[in-house]
Amino acid sequence: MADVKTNDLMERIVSLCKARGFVFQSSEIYGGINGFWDYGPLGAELKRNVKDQWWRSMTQQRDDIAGLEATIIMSPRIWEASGHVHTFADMMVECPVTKKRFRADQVEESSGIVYKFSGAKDAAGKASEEAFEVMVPLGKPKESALKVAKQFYQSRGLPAPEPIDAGEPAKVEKSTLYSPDSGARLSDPRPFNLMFKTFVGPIESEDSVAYLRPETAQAIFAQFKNVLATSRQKVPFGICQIGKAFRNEVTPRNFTFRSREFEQMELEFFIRPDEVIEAICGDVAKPTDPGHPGAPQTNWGWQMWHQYWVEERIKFYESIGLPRTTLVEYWQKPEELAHYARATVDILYKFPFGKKNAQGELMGEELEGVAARSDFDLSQHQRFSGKSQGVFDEDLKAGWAKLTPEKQADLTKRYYDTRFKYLTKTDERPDQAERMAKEDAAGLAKGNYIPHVIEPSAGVDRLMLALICNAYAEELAPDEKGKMEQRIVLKFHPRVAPIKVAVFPLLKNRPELVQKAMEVRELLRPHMTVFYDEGGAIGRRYRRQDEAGTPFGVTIDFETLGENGPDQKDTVTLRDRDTMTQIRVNIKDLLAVLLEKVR
RNA sequence: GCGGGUGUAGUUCAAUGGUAGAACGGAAGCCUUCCAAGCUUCAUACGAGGGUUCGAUUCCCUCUACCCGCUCCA
Repeated sequence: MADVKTNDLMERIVSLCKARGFVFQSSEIYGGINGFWDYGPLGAELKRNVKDQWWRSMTQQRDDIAGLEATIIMSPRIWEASGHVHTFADMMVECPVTKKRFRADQVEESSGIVYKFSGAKDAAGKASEEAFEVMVPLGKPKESALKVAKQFYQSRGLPAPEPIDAGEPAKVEKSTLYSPDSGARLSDPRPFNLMFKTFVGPIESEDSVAYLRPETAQAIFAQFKNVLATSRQKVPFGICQIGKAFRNEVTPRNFTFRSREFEQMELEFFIRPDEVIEAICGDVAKPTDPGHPGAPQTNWGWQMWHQYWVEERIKFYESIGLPRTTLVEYWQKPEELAHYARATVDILYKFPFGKKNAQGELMGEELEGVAARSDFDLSQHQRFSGKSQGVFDEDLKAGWAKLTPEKQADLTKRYYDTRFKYLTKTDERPDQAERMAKEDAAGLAKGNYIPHVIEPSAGVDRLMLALICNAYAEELAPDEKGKMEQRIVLKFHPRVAPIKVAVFPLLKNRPELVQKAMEVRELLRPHMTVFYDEGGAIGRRYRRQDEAGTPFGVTIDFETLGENGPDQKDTVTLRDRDTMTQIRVNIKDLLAVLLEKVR
């Protein structure tokens, strides 16, 4: 797709989504609400299919994952343990020039001369009346203050601003009002919490504050022990969940891509720490080649499991119609990683609106993050709840007893070190951390440890948008007279297509055709979504279904009735959406043929 | 949050200080033997609120939504 066309392309996709009933703006009749979107009839079907495919691939297709469905509102302490409250309940100030945010209570003190401006004029006649202050260090000339002021007014829409002085410069000592970056006067402190807040119960007080979950993952951790106790699973195993999450994004953007209310499909896959693997198996398998490492093995360390899940997830995307070439596997750089993450791979899709690299190629936007989160989450909940989140592992206990004392000491030391590092990083006092880490390390001999986790976390709505973008095609197709006309078609994989098959009588003014078509509809209806349509010419009906992404059309014609010979009796035309080719299928074989294609 | 742009039918667009028109789409009917054919009929819109004015979809202000750039995305 040509460069200049990408926005147009996205706009056409958005229009089609509205026109065909995939996506509507939330509360549209009241002017809409920023960052919220509804799914229309076809969108709702598509979404169900996507979630069903994921759920099935996680639970029904394997026996080492259990499902969970937790509430959206949970104890606020969960978000304290996860770090969400801590990170974002703070008052923040912003530098108006660099746009960088600082915690209001952590701005460095600075001293210098403060220059004040009442506004600025532009040679072109534009003006700004917004006041601006900037501090420059003692001894620096006024020019450096002017430079920052010009930057500020440029960001306010004046290309060549002339700032207007507002009184004499003043000397200021040890102030926290100015940006450590630019010297510009910081914004007033304001809370910056991306979690939606609400109150449980009729009284709105500090004691009743609760949050809409900003991710579904924490519920899985919080219910880890319950699932473990009831599901007859043991490590390594996973818990998966699909559900709504809410983030009060600063800027929702790009259609449904970044919404404030969205749905996640998350798996937390719990594994043994590498020290435990080593105690049981004698060694720890690490990745040697890229690509899928095959069926899980007992001696896999966290890196093998991580790679395994990255490849499993990509396989999933391919299975619902996103070609490998549209996906990007992005390994986060060490400085991009969250502090608790050992590695994170983002699986990106090349959305038309996405960023481009220097060569003008789309770099992709995130569909899913596959993170190796160590034992951070369960450890946090253990500390905050005071309830053990560890597991007992018989294989470890048995294996440990067979190790040499040197090996035992070595593994104990390594386990101790990582636990100590975690505990000190999360602000435990050094003597406390030492005591707790020792306890944890001593647990190995008894077969106890806190599992580590690999977290593939996908966004349903983003995936839907990717599927729609990927499916969208504008083609030329011949019309009735053989003239080439544009055809718009959504080439969904039959697995996710909202409507699987459309059934048409060739002509609606022949009762025999209509009657037979209705019979075929009833035949298929228990097994898949079927759409019956008799309005207008047959070609029009095909095109309508093309835009809905319906992969198959079945037409009942005069051959079906046996009017053109007995050998064609009870056969129908099966039309393929993508190739527009038609084959004849006997009605008695139709269901089997279609089920084969849509599964 | 900052700056810029836009908001007229389901979609894409037009016109206008005296309350709006098309194309495509939709519905109904006739017709139609496989890819948006034809004919007839019908329905549907000025994002919201203020202001100026005799009168505002049009001019002004505020809000809101969408798009673009920056920022944000824990």
